[in-house]
Amino acid sequence: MINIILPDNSVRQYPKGITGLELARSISEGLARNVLSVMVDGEVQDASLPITKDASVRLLTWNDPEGKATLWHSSAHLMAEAIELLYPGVKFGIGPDIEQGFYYDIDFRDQSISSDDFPKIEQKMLELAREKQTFHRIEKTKKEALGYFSGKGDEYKVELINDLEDGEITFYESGYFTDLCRGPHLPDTGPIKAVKLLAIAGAYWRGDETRKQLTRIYGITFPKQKELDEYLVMLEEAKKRDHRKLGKELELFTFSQRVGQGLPLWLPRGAQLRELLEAFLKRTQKRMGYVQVICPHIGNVELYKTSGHYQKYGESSFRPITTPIPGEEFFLKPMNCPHHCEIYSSKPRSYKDLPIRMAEFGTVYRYEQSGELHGLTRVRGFTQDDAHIFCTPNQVKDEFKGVMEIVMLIFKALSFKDFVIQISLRDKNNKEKYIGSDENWDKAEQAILEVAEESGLDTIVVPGEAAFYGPKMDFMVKDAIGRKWQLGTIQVDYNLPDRFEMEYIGADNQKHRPVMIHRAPFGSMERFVAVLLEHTGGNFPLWLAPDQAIVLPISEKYHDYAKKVLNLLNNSEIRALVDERNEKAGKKIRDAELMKIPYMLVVGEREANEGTVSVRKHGHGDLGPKKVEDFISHAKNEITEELGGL
RNA sequence: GCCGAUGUAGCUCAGCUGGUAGAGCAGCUGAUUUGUAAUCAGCUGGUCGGCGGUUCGAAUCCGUCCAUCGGCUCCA
Repeated sequence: MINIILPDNSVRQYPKGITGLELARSISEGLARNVLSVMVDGEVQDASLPITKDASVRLLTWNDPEGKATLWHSSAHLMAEAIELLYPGVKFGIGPDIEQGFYYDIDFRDQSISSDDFPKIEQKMLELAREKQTFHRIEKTKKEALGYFSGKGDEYKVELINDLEDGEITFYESGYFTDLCRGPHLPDTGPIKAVKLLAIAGAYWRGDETRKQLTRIYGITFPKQKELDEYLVMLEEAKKRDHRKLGKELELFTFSQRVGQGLPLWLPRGAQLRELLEAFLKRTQKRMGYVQVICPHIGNVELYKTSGHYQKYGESSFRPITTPIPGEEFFLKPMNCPHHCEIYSSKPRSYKDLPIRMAEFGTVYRYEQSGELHGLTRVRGFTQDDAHIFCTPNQVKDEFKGVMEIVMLIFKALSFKDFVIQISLRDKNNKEKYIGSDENWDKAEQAILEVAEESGLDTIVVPGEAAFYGPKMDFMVKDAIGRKWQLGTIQVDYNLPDRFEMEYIGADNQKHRPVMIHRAPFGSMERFVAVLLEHTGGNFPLWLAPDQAIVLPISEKYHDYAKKVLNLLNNSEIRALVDERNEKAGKKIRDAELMKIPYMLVVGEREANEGTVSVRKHGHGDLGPKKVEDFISHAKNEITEELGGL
């Protein structure tokens, strides 16, 4: 007998070799039907595998992320099986589960496939799933494994097996399909009740663009048709929040082929929004001891040779700008830091001057690959809310902390709750990859970890992900359809101070090298606005709404009163406009609602006589009449509350 | 850059197997003077993404380029 500890900490005795499935059945038939896989001492394994020693065990169902992963992983196999039956002779790459579903990379060789073929494959998958095909786990020697797949002519699997050690190779068999796989898998294909293939795309074998491109098919499956339906509705809803769609509808920005791809044009309302964000950050930075600087959009090629960007990115940049002088070249600036370094070096610096916090909303230009451009999140010209802090090695920690505070302040003012903080450190086994002294690296990494710890926020530490010039902290946020984007970033840099031979005079009257910290709390204004749009669905907090209120006169007779109200609002710095169109109130309200203007102020005879406005709040409906000055103070209070005094 | 899909009026879309373009909204003009999500009528507006080809004839078929979308790769 063995002791099994269940999640409620109860201990039960079972015969040695009991499977997860049997264990579930001993608790209830219903649980047995729903169990997808099982976690034994923290490791997910097949529910059909025996448990041979004392262990703490969690039965995983659709309600557990690991359970979902098991279902999706098995679904990838199911899809591969269906495809192998429908398209004999195809070769398989890898087919993992992902956050939302699964994919399989497949070499279709001379057969062609498009999304038109999805229904056929989905049907086949459901057909096979209904057969309740059992997943069999089979341990193989390397020789056997290689034999099987070379016999099948699947060079991708052969390559994968060659990278594996003998003794850790397992196959899974289900129905007509056998695959190299670590598992775990479902007991059988029965729980896969609803199938949807979502997308087809090219994907390089092992992510290497010099190797063959396979066809990747993305899909998702569910244990109930209803859940698939809900998921599809959710996807539709997410599409409505797409910043590209909202940006067009709310007249925030546009693109023009004539201007060029990836070069956004900010419309008046979008520009207003950006200015508000910038002003907010400038206020905060001023309070925190930053100084503003301004630099031109181009720089001599020598600047980027000094910074090293030319050597690394010169070839993949916009072509240089030439002048009438032979040999003279300028580059559109891809970064603000080299310019800022020159400002630092424009006069001798004392340790008493440090830290110097130099901020600029600097527009930079990068030649991103055309396939990578995406709305406002990936563009070729964008404005960073950039700043560079020049400080002594001992000041790194405090400065890092100060920056993190700014980022948190911003996230709070915009109610960003769903973000991930990633700390990227160097690979300790590969120290020669990095520039800067061992001692400084240790100091900086230590400082970052301490600041993170003291902040009490959840962070992910990823060794080996640091830039060659220093460790960093990134703030990642998801967009409407779950894609992750990096917003804010804080990076320590030992490289540029060296390359620009920056110095300060220390208390010892000797020359020292400052440390540089790059930081951008929003990241880029473009990407930040994109993510903000998707998070708010275009329903901005009052302080950020491009138009905060719109006055809606019932008829032409009340235009004079409407303008009077508008004046009062404008005098109180409330951004408002009047809808003077010859339309009925219902129409004006509808249009204002669609533009997501926070407050609609209806004025007619009653209001004109009484000095009031009838307040309607976007998304809430009629709030009834208010004196104009009462509405103003109401709005002002709301803004103060949103900003929490910032 | 690569794989796949898409590209019709400012916007959203229709246009069957090739017979030379249509709706709603927006815009303009007029009527109406309006009370909490669309007042009515008339009008304007498109070398059907560009260029080439097949054909008596191309929005429709083929090629190519451009752009957009979904991924891959990349991201100072």
